[in-house]
Amino acid sequence: MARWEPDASGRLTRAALELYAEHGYEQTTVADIAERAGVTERTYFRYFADKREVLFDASGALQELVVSAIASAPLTLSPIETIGVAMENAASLLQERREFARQRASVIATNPSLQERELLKLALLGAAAAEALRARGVREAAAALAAETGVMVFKIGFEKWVAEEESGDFPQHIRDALDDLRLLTAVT
Amino acid sequence: MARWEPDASGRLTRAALELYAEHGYEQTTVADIAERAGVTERTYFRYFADKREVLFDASGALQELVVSAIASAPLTLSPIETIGVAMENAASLLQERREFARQRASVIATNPSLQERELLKLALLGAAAAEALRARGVREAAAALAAETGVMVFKIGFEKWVAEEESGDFPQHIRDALDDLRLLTAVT
DNA sequence: GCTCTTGATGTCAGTTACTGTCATCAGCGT
DNA sequence: ACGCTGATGACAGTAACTGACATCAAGAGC
Repeated sequence: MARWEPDASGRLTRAALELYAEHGYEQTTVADIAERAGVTERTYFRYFADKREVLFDASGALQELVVSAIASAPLTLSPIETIGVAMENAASLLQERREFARQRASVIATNPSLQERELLKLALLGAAAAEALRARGVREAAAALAAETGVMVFKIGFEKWVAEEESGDFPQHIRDALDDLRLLTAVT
Repeated sequence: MARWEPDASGRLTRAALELYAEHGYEQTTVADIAERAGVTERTYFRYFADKREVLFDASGALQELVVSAIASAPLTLSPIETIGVAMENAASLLQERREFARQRASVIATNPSLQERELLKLALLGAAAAEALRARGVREAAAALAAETGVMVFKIGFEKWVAEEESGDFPQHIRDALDDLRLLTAVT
């Protein structure tokens, strides 16, 4: 524990990601994480609600980014275009932490209960995005549908981006997915 | 406990739904459920993997229905049309158990960890649907996107259907959502 | 310099979800 | 009758999580 990372929250996050990656999520106990971070188990639960939440600390910031991107988008954009721009912003943020995002994703991929939490966070992101669209005057049905569509292309774009060997362009994957969707839903 | 429901699995499901609805999910212990069903706690875990799974017993049947609907759909249908038909089939199945579905949904709505499990089951449904589309020759990108779109309209349609006072038409809600999506994504 | 407060942490006891292991017991074929 | 098998009970154990209280360091005000 040390000068280079003085706050307990950061040390816990780092310790958890390391241990989950090294020994597996199920094989790691909260006591293990707390010990590596130099605190007690009880303190862990003062920072994070449960054993999984330590991997999802950043989801709040992502959600705020999406909401403010929607709020500040030009009103000339359609709901889908608005949500597309917002999701591209979110993608750019993740892209800045590519290695962290990849390692985190690989841990989550190994455990269904972590996947559940990820899905819940995405659902909350969608709900917040829908709310932000409504605040712009988008009617209820369109807001929910556009927001869920945004989450969907974000998810699919993310999977493509993470799977790449070389560091590709995450926002571009989102644009691609939206274009594919337009083709799929186009009336023939 | 009695002749009308001789198998332990059915009694456990019934007991769990009752207790979750009456006293809340968190206030109910697995021991409570087992006791009402006339078995021990250990036996509960022989039938269901965890405390939540008892509410998701039917998800396997739903998934099989969707997969077989995709497999048996006319090859003239587009991927989106195929997935739409499959989801309408799933909706019809749920509609036959409307009261059960509504009560179950209201319990799930009260608890985030139950929502997580529901989201996971929907994700698994989407993955199975994508696989079924690929088996029809749909290329990877389109299969994933179409399957996720199907799950999305199913989810949105379900929320609308459950929210209704009178018993509406669930499959129709799915068609409506897909139509709305076509309008949203249409290039202007 | 000295309290006094406040926020963060440690300690400890307790509940409950979940698992492994073995004993029991009823039904069923031979 | 005998043994086999599948379902269940009984029991011990681990680990996630919570509530209550003690401690302790740092800063505010005097």
